[in-house]
Amino acid sequence: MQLRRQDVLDGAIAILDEYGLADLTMRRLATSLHVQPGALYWHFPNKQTLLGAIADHILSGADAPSTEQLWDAQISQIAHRLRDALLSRRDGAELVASTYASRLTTNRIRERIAAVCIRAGLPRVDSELTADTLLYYVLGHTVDEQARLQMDSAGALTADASPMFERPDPTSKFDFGLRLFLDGVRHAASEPRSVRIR
Amino acid sequence: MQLRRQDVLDGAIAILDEYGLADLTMRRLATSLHVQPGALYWHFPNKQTLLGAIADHILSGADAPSTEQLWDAQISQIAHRLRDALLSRRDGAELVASTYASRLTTNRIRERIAAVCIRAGLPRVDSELTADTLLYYVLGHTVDEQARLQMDSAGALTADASPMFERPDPTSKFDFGLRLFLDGVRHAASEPRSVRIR
DNA sequence: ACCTGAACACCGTTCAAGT
DNA sequence: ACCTGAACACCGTTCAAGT
Repeated sequence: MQLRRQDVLDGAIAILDEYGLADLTMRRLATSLHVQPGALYWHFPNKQTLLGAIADHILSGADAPSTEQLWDAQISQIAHRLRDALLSRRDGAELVASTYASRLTTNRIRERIAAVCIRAGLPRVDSELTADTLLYYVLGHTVDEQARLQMDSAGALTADASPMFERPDPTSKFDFGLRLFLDGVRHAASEPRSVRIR
Repeated sequence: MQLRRQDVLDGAIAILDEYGLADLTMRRLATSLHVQPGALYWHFPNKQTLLGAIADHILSGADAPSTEQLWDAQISQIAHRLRDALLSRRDGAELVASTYASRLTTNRIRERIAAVCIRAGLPRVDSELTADTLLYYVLGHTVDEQARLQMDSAGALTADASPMFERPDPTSKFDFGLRLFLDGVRHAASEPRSVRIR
């Protein structure tokens, strides 16, 4: 039976989960789908586009409207949803970070966060910059966190360096930076026009 | 005459500046040094180690003690020095981001920032997490900024999308996020023990 | 000690030709 | 419309052998 675009995507995600980003090659994917490498290029123009589609898939759902009432709880919820989405698949953070080089900031998640900032009282331009800042933080933190996770699970762990005994735990670390960020936003919301347009 | 480790490093940096990270291959480097590819492996065990050495070189100097008096000015100076260092070479931010997966947070720059935070009144653990948060921000912002810069210089720029007319300019954007961060730190410095050790 | 020659085991991508 | 076969132009790394 015939290969569909969705089959290629599913196969790619399966390889990602089982073998990781480094082993997600067009040739290996073709083999797993029982086709020749060239066949993939009928469905996707190149590997970069395929990786972009996987990134979109990983992020889908993370940009839903917040169910919280207060703006800081809303931002916190969206940030956590993004982190969870990135952690949901092997190398998810790294994949999104590398394919969204300058596209995370052209994203629905960015718009969501910016919208919350506007409702919190920030000017439009400030809100977008604030959203970017949060995205940089969440991505950076999560890439790091996931890299450590996989380093540990891949051998080089001594008993008391294990993440089980790491203090503070990753989520607390994440919340610490998030709180730092939210305190900054709170301060900005109480002051008018903090960015100059030249 | 004989090839020295430093020659390999210099050659690699020259290729990076002239052709970019994607074209910095061991084979291309070998050719430019008039040796066989295998020769490089006498000086560096593998490509990853070579890239690490380049990253260290790019970052060297960014971790000098701050010449400022106030803690927020000190952090600001270090952050700007780091950004400048990353921007000083083609693909510098991307290279450091990818080779320092979980090593930026094992760095002298991290220690410098954490030390400033301690002097600002934060507990030790909070200071380290604060340093990590700043590093995530600076790296994320600068990778993005540099990617846009190179996208623009590589063709696809219409007149009013040019970075020359972008408002706000990259440095103002950077300072905006930095101020957000510093406001958060200021808030944390006025409250005791914000992170729980479980 | 330092490098060559030559190989090994891969990559992404293209494209005429087949069905 | 969708895929094969086969090639093109590369990779990083290893290692016996040379000097």
